Amino acid sequence: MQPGLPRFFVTTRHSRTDAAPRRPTYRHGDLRRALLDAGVALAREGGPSAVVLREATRRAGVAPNAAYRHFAGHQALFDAVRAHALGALAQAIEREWAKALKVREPAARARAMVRAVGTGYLGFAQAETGLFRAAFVFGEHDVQVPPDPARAAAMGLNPFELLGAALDALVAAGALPADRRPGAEYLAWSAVHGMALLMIDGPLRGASAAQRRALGERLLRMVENGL
Amino acid sequence: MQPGLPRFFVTTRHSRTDAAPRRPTYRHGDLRRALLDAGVALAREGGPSAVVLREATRRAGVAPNAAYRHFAGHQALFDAVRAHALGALAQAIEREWAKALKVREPAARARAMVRAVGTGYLGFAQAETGLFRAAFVFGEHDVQVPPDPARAAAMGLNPFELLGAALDALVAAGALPADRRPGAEYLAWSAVHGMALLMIDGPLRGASAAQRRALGERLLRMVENGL
DNA sequence: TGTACATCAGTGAACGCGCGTTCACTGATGTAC
DNA sequence: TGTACATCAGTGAACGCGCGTTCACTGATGTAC
Repeated sequence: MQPGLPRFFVTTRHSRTDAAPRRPTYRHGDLRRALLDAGVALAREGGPSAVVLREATRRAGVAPNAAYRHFAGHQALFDAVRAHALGALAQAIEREWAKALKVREPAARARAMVRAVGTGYLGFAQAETGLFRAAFVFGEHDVQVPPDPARAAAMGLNPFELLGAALDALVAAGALPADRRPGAEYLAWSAVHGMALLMIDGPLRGASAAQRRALGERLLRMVENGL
Repeated sequence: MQPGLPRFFVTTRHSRTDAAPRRPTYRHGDLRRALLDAGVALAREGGPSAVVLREATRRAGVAPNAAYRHFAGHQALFDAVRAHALGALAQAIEREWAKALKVREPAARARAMVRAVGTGYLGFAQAETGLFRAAFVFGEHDVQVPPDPARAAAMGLNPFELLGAALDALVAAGALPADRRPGAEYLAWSAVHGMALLMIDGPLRGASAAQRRALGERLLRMVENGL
């Protein structure tokens, strides 16, 4: 903005070609998406409490109340962000899962599947701490990623279901007594979830990446042997 | 307060004998303690975010700024609450610990000690959810209960040290290979911490007390066998 | 034992902040004629 | 192809809320004489 130049030119004449927040058109185009993206970015940067409706509208370059055209309120925006975070976690786990499926020998493959879920979980918690935290704001809503038929058909299962499938494979391969199977998800999940938190902001926060990887490995071995 | 009675009498003449929030004396007596107690009560009821300085002063029947005579600010009050919560957790664990020490056979006793730490931890998380949450707000401050010589001499060790001592006993009794000892605290802690959270506001929230106890038992067995 | 005085714990009023949310509006877009 | 109009996405201004914190003060208490 050149000093001395009448404001008129800047705000009016140039407004359409500015790279600034000023949109070229009155309408936004895809504000719902922009708000969700902003919300996800906020969660990524600062965890669940950073998901602030007004800040999301600010980032979208829009008035605060514009959000109410696309979300019933703050809670609805947050829910959408949380669903996105859960999906991202699921994808991280599925990437590891795909590798495990390549293992030939059934028992080894079953163990690899269990480890894959744990590795994906721990990796996501560390790589996307804010999203991970946002994903696990329980309380009023359900934890479970709701069974989404389209998604299940297209790609696979949600994280909890993947863990269950891995444990089933373990039983089928004879690596886990069938009578220990029921409820085993919760034992495995506990161990991995707890370590994720200790690494995120607990005493393992300061550990090096190598130390963390080694500890994760040991934890997963402990779960395998202990189940 | 009798209707029709001049306000004068109530606020002035009767103020000293009122059971109401109005103190009998201008000074409070032990406001620091009252604020801390209120803060702890708030944490107990609503977790860390419920520890609000103004509400603590309200409960102590005092002006908001009066808190600044005893705490540098909100953070200082919260830190005091958190320290209290950590102490309460330690006591819960020590109660279980004391029972375990009665076991005669060394290996069985060592296992009982490990289980005691886990049981105390899980029990506290469920009985005092708000305090448990407040205790585990990491972030800027250290996790560890600072080594308090007076306390260590008087009663014992902090939770983390108790866990370490139990694992040492396990090694001494030949129930755990010495080369698996280093870092084992983090594996055990992960499992128990994770389950505590799943029970607090995760998928195990809805489980009955009996189910929870059974799952806790299984988890601790898993840790014992898996280490 | 009584009086003057310093201390400092609590008061009362006000601040700025950012939040979520509501109101009446405006003007770009798509549709019907 | 042009014009009238309904729709509804975004605007601008304001709300009440509770928070942490600061200011200049007041008056009960303990101490020195």
